[in-house]
Amino acid sequence: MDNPPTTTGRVTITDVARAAGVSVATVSKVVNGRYGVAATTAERVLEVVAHLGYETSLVASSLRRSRTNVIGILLAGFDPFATEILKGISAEAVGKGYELLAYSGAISDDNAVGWERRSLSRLGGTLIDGAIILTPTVNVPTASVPVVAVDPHTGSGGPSTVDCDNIEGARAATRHLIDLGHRRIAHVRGRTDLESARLREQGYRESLEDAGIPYDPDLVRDGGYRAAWATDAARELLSLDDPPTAIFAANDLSAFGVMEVARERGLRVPQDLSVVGFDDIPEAASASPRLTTIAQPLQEMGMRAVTMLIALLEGRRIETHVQLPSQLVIRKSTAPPPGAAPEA
Amino acid sequence: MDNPPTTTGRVTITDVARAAGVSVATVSKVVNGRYGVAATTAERVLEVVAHLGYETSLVASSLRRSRTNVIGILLAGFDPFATEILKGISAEAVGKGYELLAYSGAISDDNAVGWERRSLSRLGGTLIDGAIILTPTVNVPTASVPVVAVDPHTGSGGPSTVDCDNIEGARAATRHLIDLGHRRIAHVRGRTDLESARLREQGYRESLEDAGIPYDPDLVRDGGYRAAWATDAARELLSLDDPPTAIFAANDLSAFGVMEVARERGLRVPQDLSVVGFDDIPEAASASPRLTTIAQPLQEMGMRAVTMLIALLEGRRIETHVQLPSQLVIRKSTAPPPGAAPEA
DNA sequence: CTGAAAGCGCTAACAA
DNA sequence: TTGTTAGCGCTTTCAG
Repeated sequence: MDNPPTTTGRVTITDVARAAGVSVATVSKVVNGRYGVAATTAERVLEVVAHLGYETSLVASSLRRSRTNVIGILLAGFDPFATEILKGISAEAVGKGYELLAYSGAISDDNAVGWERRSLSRLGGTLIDGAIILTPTVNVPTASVPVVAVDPHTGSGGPSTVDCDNIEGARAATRHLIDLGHRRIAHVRGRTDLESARLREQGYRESLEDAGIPYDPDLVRDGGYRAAWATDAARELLSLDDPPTAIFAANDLSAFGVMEVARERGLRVPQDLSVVGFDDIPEAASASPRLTTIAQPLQEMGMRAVTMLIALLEGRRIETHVQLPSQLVIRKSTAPPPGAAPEA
Repeated sequence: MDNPPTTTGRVTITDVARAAGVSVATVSKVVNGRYGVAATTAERVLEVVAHLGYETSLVASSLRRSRTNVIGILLAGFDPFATEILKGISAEAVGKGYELLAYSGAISDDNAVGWERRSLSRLGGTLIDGAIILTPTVNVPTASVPVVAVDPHTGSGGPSTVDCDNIEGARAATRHLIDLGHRRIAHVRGRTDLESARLREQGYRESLEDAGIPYDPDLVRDGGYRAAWATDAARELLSLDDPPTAIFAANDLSAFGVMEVARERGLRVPQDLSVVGFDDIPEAASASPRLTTIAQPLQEMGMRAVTMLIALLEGRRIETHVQLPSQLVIRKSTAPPPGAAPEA
């Protein structure tokens, strides 16, 4: 609590300058490899730097400089979806000379929407040279730094974007269920403020229509992309007079919630209830039963985002929208409906 | 490329002050909720803030302030191990009023060791209030901010630490193979500059000794905790005149490398070769065959680290070392050695 | 070749 | 209640 008599611990450029008997300007030049410093002086400064363990403060230098070589990744939280993309980003960024800074602001209920704008303002312009924003909920305004959005709110007008084919993915998921013989197919919707959720519901409805199955609004509930909310949705669905024999959840986390409810009701998956997810996060393959889902190439999406952002930072023109294919991965959570003839 | 005629995009406190017709000091007070501002003035400022979309720059304010409410997480890269811990950190930090900033410096070969010191210097003191360092390779020196180390280089002397019982985990892994009937058990070592790798090797040797199996140095190779390096190790091991019937890899990634080599040699896992990993990252459960491994409670380790760091930040005393138990998870990559009598 | 000085955006004393 | 001033650590002209 008291003011420490000595220094506070962090060694600053001033400390180095004093110890080396030069000015801070000289130290700065040496540290940044600028010309115009005598070799002997430089050597002495470097020695002091090494001895004191000095590192230039990212904060202070970024305030003064225009470039920091730091790529910001803005996200709402480190969930399996985001971390999977992070893996791709990290793998692609290695060796390219950029540092990575993944930032998650303090999320609370009243800033669940619009967090990306706030984060971008807080970091942008000084700390980071550019940003990759994961799953923005709103249109990111023209920002002060280059931005690439992954799984964005909307596919056009805003910044460059990377996403996967949500509609076709949802169609494939629903079609798989239909091919299995299901007719009462429910959908646990994602976060309705996200474009991806809208598209997945659309794919679900299109696929139903293709098969001539009438759309029943009773079979669609909000799951908010979260396991906890999806359980409520699943409970409602399974309490229906004519309950579904299959549920297409808008993402894997929701699917886990659905399976949990099935378990608590004594329903076997897939014999009594088929479940399909979306995303194919690593946890999907190890769920019990292993989850049939639509795989998004999450890591590749991250890699592409980095490639695009670096191109932007280097002033190159890039394609503004990259869409990667999704793919049905059939595992063990889907089967023909109860009472159906056994598979041929 | 040309200098834009208007402003550069980012709106600063000066812009707000000018637009509201007040001084920057007043804006600062309003934005930070300080007392001593007339209600009407505050209202007007707030209006301008909302209209311009102003957010205080984390960089500038952190340079001046002592607290930022940001927790730094320092890591060498976003690999499955780190991201798993991140999930725990994020889950635990939500609602606690802290922002999270995961930072990975530009890693290259010449700074593979010592990156944590550099990162800490670059962020510490100003940007972040405290740090959680994942898998530091060296002893983190007494830092300018509170630090908690996860899976640290050494368990004592330095900062507060969280890890799991590496020795007992490695013993359990080896014992499992011995119980299956294996006698030629190899070990693909981790990064020898990391404490965990040392401890896992120690557990391996202890378990061998307990069973009266002589230690054969030929059966231990370096895998550096990386799949790519582990393949080399595995190739050497499987080219031995008297090759092992089982391999205990120091982490799951290495185990994947081992399984890849087995595949390319036409060896079936587990019939021809048993493989055990360590960590139980999500990918382990979905590998083919599903990987028997030692589970570390990675997410919980992250949670505990947050709890400890927040306690530290609030000036509370804490236990300096938390060790969580590891646990053997038997899946499909281990079986009795070829030619052994079938299981009873 | 070196250092003094200005200033990045912001906060915190202190004056007015 | 408000504004003026100093300064966080650093980089960058610009004189010396």
